[in-house]
This record gives sequence, structure tokens and C-alpha cells, in this order.
Amino acid sequence: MGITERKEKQKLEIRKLILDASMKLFTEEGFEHVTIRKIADLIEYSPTTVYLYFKDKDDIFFNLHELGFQRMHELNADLDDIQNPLLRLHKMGENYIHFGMTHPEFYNLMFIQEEPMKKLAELDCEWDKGEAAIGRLVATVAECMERGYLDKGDARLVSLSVWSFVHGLVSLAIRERLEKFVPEKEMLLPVMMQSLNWFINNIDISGRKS
Amino acid sequence: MGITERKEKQKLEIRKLILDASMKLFTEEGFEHVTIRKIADLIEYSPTTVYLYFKDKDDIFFNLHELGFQRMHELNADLDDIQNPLLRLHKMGENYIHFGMTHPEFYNLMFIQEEPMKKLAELDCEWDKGEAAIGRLVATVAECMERGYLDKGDARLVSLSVWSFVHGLVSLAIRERLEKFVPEKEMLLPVMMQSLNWFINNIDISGRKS
DNA sequence: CAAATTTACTTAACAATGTAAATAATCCTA
DNA sequence: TAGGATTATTTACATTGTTAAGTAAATTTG
Repeated sequence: MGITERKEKQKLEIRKLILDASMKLFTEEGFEHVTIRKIADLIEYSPTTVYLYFKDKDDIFFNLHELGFQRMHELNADLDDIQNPLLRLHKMGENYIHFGMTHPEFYNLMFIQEEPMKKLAELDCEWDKGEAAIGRLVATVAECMERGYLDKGDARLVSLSVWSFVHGLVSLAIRERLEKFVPEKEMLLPVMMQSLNWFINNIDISGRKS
Repeated sequence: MGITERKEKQKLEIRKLILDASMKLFTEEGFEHVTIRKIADLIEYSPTTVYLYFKDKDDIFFNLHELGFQRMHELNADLDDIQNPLLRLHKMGENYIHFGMTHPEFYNLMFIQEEPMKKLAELDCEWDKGEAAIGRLVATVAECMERGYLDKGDARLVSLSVWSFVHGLVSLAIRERLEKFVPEKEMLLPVMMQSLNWFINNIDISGRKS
């Protein structure tokens, strides 16, 4: 049916309009400044129209959350070129930190805010994006173990640890908890990268004897 | 003057009443369920009375935030007994994780939520509690370096790294991001402790040759 | 001790928020 | 073109933080 098909398309277009407006507010003014009324203003519809396309506000945020994972994935395209798994792990960490520091609002939604996870549980859906990212991390860590860069052991446990480390850095940084450690803002990213260096060097066993 | 003195005391008592009520709501129902009106209900005053004792809602949260650091500090009393600095570092991590997992709302306020930090900047005050905690961490790390447990280097950078690691674990856990890694809730704390073990073992150079 | 003033508190109100129900406009089909 | 379905808007409500104005009691002052 050509007509219902076109309708579907229109519906999707307005959905996209809403998401775009939300994202604009979201990235420019931050999480808590995204209101239904502001979104409605931007797309030039009445506030309640938004509810014809999304169940509620959290539903919108959940979609942005997904979009964030897509963005992050795109930024990781350069990883495939790196043969050495430890170097790749290092680069993954760098990319992760870089993404978090340049897209703090997205990072917030993806890894800090509670709302999207509630939606995820409520929708009981798959969340393939996140799981895929985890999968890539675990695979790289496993490869590091096989090739003698990391102590052999539970690759999932080590992956969790690596993730925790970089997440700790980023989330402390964007929530302004590192001011005592790093008073100058422009030093933040360099210091974080140094910290990552230290971490990778410490877990790397490839240069050790006995 | 006995009268103004008594008045001061009363004023402080009501402040405490407000803080206690806030804390009750806060720990029992969580951050976003603390409203001025609910606080007022609990202490049986009108909502606006709260504003006679605190500048605004964030001011209340800031005071709870401080209280959290005090609590955490009290829970660290057992650290002084530990002579071995690496063991002490390990125990610090364990305590940190334990505190976060048993007082998620406090942890949220102390290390995740943005509001208290805004207040801190606005009040431009000292935040001795937090700084003292950092100081203890750095001192322990430095001692680990001196005694040959950790690679010699920038103790502050390593401290930042250690903190980031445990903060990453706790904040991912309490924001429900570890469900893919650790599906069973009761396994969460054990796995986190395992992760900490792995971390400490990896940074410990005391057993290595060359 | 009476008048004036300060203090402690409440009532009323405002503006912003998410969201639901009722209503209107538009569109498609018979 | 009439009528039902879809899409949008208007109204409305409850909740939020917060301010301004009002009031009664306590305290100070003459």
C-alpha cells in the first residue's frame, strides 16, 4: 500500500524532527534544560503533539541514548587497523576518554543517567549496541591474553576492570570531581591520557622477566 | 548574652530537624523524591519555613554531601592499623566500594550528582573533608612507592588512577550499567572485589624480578 | 508597663514542569 | 460529499521550587 507507506514515512519524519530538536537542546543546553515545551517550540507543534510520537520524555532520552552508542561506534572505526591487541586496547581507551570529554551530554545519558536504563528494563529490549561494544572489548582483552600481553585469566573480569577505569576517569572529570587533582581545565585531557598510559603499562606483562 | 545564645541553639536545632528529614527522604526514597514540601511535612512546618534556614534546595543537599564525607571517614577508622601500605591501599579500595554499594544515595551526592559541586564553587569554601581523603590516598600511594610496592613515579597521578578505578566500578554498578557483565545482583559486590584484587595485583611490583 | 520593632512563621501566589482528557481540524475513503 | 479515522490543539491538573506579603508572637525600647 503506497499510502500507508507514505504515512509511515511522515510519522518517522516527525519522530526525527522531535529527536533532532531534543538533541539540539540536549547538546547545547544540557540534560535538564530539555523540556517538552521547548522541543515543541522548536518543531513548531503544540507540546502534547510530542506524545503522539513518543510515550513520554524518557522515551525520547532513550532514543538519544541509542544514538549516542551509534556515534561512539562510528568514532571507533580506526580501531580495526590496529593489529597489536594491546595497542588496540590502548586506543580504545583513548577513544573512549575522548568521546566522553567531547560529548559529555551523550556520555551522561549513556553511562551516568538512570532514566535510560529504566526504559531499557521496561521495554525489555535487546540493547545490541551496548552489548556489541562490550563484546569488542572482551575480544580484545582475550586476544591480549592469548598473545602474552596480559596475564591469562577471566577476560570478562579484566574487561570490566578496564572499562571501570576509563569510566571512572571520564565520569569524575565531567562531574567536576577532579578539580583538586587537576586545577587547570586544559590539563584535564592530557592528565587523563597519562593516567591511561600508566594503567596500560602496569597491566602489560609483555616486557617482564619471570 | 544568654538569650541570643539560646536562640542560636534553637536555630541550629531546626536546621538539624530539616537535615534529618531530608536525609530520611533521601536515603529511603532517593534523591529525586526529596521535595521541599515533603521535608516541611515531616518537620511539621510550612514549606517556606525551610527557606528561613537554608538558602535553597541545593544548600540542603550540599550539607548532606558534607555529611556523607564524614560518614565515609568514620568507616575508614580501621585503616590506621594496617602497616603495609599496599594492603592499606587495598583496604581503602574495599572500604570505598563497600561504602558506595551500601550507601548509594550518599555516594551519588558525593561523587556523581552535579548540584553539590555547583554549590561548592559558589560558596568558594574549603571542602576540607574531600581534600583530606585525597591527601590520605596520595600519602598511601607515595608510601607504596617508597617501600617498593609500586613503580616510582607521580604519586598524585597514580592516586587519581586508583580513585578512578574504584569510582568507575561503583558508579557503573549503582547506575545499573553492569547488568550485562554481572546479571545476578548478589554477585555484584564479589565481582567488584575480584576486580579490585586484579587491579592491585597488577600494579604491585613487589613480587617481580627485573 | 505600653509602644515600637524585630523575629518566626504561614498563606497566597507565580512560573515551569510532565502529562491526560476533551475538543477541533484535517484527511481519506465509501 | 458525508462520515469515520487520523492528527493536532486547547484546556486542564498536579507537582515542583521559590518569592512576596501578611500575621502573630517575642523582644526591645521609651
